[in-house]
Amino acid sequence: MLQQSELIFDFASDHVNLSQLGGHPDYPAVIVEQVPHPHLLSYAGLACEQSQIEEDHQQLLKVELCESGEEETMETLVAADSLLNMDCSDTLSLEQHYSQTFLPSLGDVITAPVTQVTVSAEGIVGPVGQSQWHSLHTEKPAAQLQSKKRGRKPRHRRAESPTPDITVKKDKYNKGGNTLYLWQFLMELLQDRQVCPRYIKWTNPHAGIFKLVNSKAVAKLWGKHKNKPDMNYETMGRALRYYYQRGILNKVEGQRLVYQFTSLPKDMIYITDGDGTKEEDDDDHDDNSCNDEGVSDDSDDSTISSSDQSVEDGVSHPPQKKTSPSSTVRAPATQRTRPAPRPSGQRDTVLRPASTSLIQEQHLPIVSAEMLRTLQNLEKVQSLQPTGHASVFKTAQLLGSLYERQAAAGVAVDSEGAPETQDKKSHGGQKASQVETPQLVPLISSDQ
DNA sequence: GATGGCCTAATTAGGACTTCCGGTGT
DNA sequence: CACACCGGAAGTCCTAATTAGGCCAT
Repeated sequence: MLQQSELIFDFASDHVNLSQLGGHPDYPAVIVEQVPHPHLLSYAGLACEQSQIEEDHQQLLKVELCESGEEETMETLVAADSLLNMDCSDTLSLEQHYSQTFLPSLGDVITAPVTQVTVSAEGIVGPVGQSQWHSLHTEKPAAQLQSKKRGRKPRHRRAESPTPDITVKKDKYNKGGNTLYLWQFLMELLQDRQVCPRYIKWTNPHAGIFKLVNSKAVAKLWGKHKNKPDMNYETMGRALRYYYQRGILNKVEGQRLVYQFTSLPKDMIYITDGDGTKEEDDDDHDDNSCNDEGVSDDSDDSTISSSDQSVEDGVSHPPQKKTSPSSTVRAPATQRTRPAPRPSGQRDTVLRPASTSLIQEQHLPIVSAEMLRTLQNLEKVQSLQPTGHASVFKTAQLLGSLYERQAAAGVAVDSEGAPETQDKKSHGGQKASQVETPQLVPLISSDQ
């Protein structure tokens, strides 16, 4: 049952293979349910009352700082400030990256219950999940996937957290709780231009290597997300270290605060600080360079690259699985493992129950960069005939007007303003092309 | 009254951290 | 000395699966 305050947007432009789904390729993938206008207007970043919201946030920030009693550096203050913008990070774009949305053809009734297609690599769901993830290491630690057996009668095992051949729990974002895993959170940060590369950045994106530029800030963000105000890097680091055992992360030896994902989603958006895929060796001396300029890299597509651009290497040699702390593997980009290419027609799906919303109440207010990015496709949305698809049309108009109002008011789409918009535009164009051309750009397209 | 189906609340198992700790290395 | 890093141990939180019990219809 939808709550009155629930705002349900479903952005599917990144992933939908329209030809398979029977969708119309000319329409942007925006699935909309009833949008309570007043609620929408109150969402951060788009509200006319933006300044008031920010005031409140500043107040909150002050209170938090006073309570903590710790001395905050300027950087940490900025980091804490960025907490205020985190709501968008852990929801929409993650939805984009870890799930796919079934886009009904526009001949269908668009106001029908939103059907969510969740990607999973689990058996039931078929191989699509595997194709969605770019496994940087081939083998997964089988032993650690074994569950402990206890008394009682056997029952279906609860889906485990994604592991190297990452699986995504069905409906994991559908449960109301903040069921966002830490590794997902980090990936999200790495795709959030408000924090990447300022607080976290890729050092070798194609190898999945990233660095916590401001570990305190990242930990604080994580704590904010988990509602653990006392979160610190020490604690978060423990969770990260558990990922070693589970094969989700590796530690990059000899470099502080540098970790490596063993797998990456296919459609990962890489935000780099100018040099693109520079190796981690040269980032030690640019730690302090990760300032606002890094975030405002509004230049061109070279600073945001989809993973599909990333792989051109040949035969991969799967890095050894870490079996002891001393055997940490640092996989060079040339040793990445590629899953076998799969015909897109093999995509299997799991339908999300129609009664559940894609975005839970806890996730509101949300108008994320992804949402705004979808506005890039607004022209196409507005080309819809209002009569046929009124919900989409109206919502697109609404978002568009909000967007324009926001732009007119000088409020940046995200913290970096117009450059961001420009950048997103170029990137959004790519996404739009994905919608138009049903075939997803394969991460490992060159693989044969 | 017996049986079966449905619903709901309670219980339980288990995953994912979180917290604390002692220790090592840089 | 501060900080990053490591991993063991115990705890918390949350969710899904299971169970038990009540209600109703046949």
